[in-house]
Amino acid sequence: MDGKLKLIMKPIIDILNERISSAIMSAAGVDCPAVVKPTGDAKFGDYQANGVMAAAKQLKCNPHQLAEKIIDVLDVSDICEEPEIAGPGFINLRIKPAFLEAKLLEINSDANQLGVDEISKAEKVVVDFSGPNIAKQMHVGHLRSTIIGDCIARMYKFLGYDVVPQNHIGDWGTQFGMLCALLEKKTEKKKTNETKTLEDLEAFYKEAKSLYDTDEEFAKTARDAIRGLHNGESFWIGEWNAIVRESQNHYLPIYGRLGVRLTQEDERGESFYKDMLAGIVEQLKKQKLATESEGAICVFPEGFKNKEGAALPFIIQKSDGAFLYATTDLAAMKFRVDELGAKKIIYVTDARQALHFQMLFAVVKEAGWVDDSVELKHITFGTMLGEDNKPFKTRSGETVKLKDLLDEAVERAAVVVNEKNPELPDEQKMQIANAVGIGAVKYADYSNNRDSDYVFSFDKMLAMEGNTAPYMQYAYARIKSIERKAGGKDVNIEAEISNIKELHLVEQQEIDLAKHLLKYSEAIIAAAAECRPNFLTGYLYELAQKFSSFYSACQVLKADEKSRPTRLLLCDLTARTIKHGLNELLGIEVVEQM
RNA sequence: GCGCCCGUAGCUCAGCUGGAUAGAGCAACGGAUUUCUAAUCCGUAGGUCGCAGGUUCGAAUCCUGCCGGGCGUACCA
Repeated sequence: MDGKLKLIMKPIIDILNERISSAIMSAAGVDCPAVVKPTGDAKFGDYQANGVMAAAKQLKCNPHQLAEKIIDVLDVSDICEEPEIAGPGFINLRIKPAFLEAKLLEINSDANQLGVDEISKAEKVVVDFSGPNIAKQMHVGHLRSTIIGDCIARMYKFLGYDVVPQNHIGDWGTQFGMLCALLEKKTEKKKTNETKTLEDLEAFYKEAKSLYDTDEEFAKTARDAIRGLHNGESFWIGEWNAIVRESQNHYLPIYGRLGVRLTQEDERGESFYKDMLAGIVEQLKKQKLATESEGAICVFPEGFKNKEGAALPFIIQKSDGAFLYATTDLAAMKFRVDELGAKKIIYVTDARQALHFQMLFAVVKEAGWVDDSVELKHITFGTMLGEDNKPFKTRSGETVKLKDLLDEAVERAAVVVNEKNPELPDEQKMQIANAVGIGAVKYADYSNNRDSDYVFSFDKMLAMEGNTAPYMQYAYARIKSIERKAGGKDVNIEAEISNIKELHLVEQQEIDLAKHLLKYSEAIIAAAAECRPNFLTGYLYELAQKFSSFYSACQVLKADEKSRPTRLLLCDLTARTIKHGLNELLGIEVVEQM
């Protein structure tokens, strides 16, 4: 790829920003960003530069007159019509049809990237997400971290980063001590060799938890057990292995169903760091950062206060000698920076852990383990609520198992497929129900601002109207249907598209769709920068809407010879973009028919 | 007490480093199918952006205070 092509592959908004910013510089002599944004209203054109008013303020001059001076030195004639000044000093820009057409052809010539440039090469990004607990089924509480993290990993990868997903499994914490203590009690310390199903383990877990909370002696046994495990001297290490294996057999298939790309190779659970933990504590002691307080070993990072206003501890070793999640997180951080060479580490966990991560980040910086060249990000998200606006639970108050949730979504989708398309073969109906059901669950999550809590509702997400997965899958299926019908109408789509020399964008719906197709890169870059999948779903929804308007206004196969290749190309690029966004970035299946 | 998040149309939510008349979807109402899938499209109606100040040419957006909700705040993760 040569330099020229690279330049033009840049998002249009970036090109305009650069051009206008430098025009402001040369016309006014101030370094003031152009602040180019898409216009709120089509009557103002496609993009507007808002920065002139700010520049005029700096210079204490009339913004309108300044805008005129800027336009005089501004050359965007290859992209836009003559810029217009409006209001107090907006510069309004309208994309030239010729540019639109050229750009569309260019995207077509590089269909894998869909007009999106790789912005960075090989910078290593660790994305820490999912992190289910061993010995428990995944429940709805794991859904958000798992799929949001997966989407972030996919977006960064597509943009050219060297992404290392990490699944920080909860396989070494206090809950394990409880399980061991219960095994000890039940078997009188005899190894059993029985394989335990996950259901057994869950029942065990429940029993252990309630004993732990009520029986002080049991709690002590549990703490001893986890300390033993942490010191590598536990009788139960074999049992521990079996429990981990059984749990993997459960959650790896769930990842498969969810279309989440985490594999066993991405797994570095808490136990992976077990040999580092004592050293972590020692080192922080040596650095005089860790001190004993109330029997526990703590670091007191700057600026954190507890209820009484005293320094807030980051506890790295409990008074009973066991390590805890702060210790493993420190070890993981060191490993990621020193061994993996991470330049950016993104932690995807719910918002309740915000304080923990703030303190973690503060500690590693104070210790000098991580310098400013490494970016640490905690990406938070809100809670999934039930329709009663309380944390999502079953009617009997149990946590909802992820498997059950997915099953129900697929079943409900299957009912609709049967209504709409009874004539399809069963196997295909199942496949569609699967794609629609799982897709609806994921999409509903992605399309919400991750900061807010959101109300989970099968009825809403499977309504198949509005901003939902099925709406977009449907748009895709319609395009595929056109392609299938083309043969019967003697239309050779491939030939028509590959022979296109110039486009004829005439109808408003064609132009709107074309313009939106060019904005894919802007959407992905914004979504990745902020780790906000809802920016991407917003883009895709708008694309599907614009396609649907186009579809009902413009005939494709029966279009005249002048229009048809252009329309076929619009269909093709729309389908590819929807497929790419849904499939490659959100991990949601598309279907050929629905 | 302190800290973080949230408060936008009847409901569920967008609103990108402050920008022009605050946008979608659902629900409501009215239209569109001899035409490539109507799981669709077109239109109507609906808002003191929690409240009060402040900064600004301009505030849903930034600052301060208050109200309401959620979460966190020493040995769970």
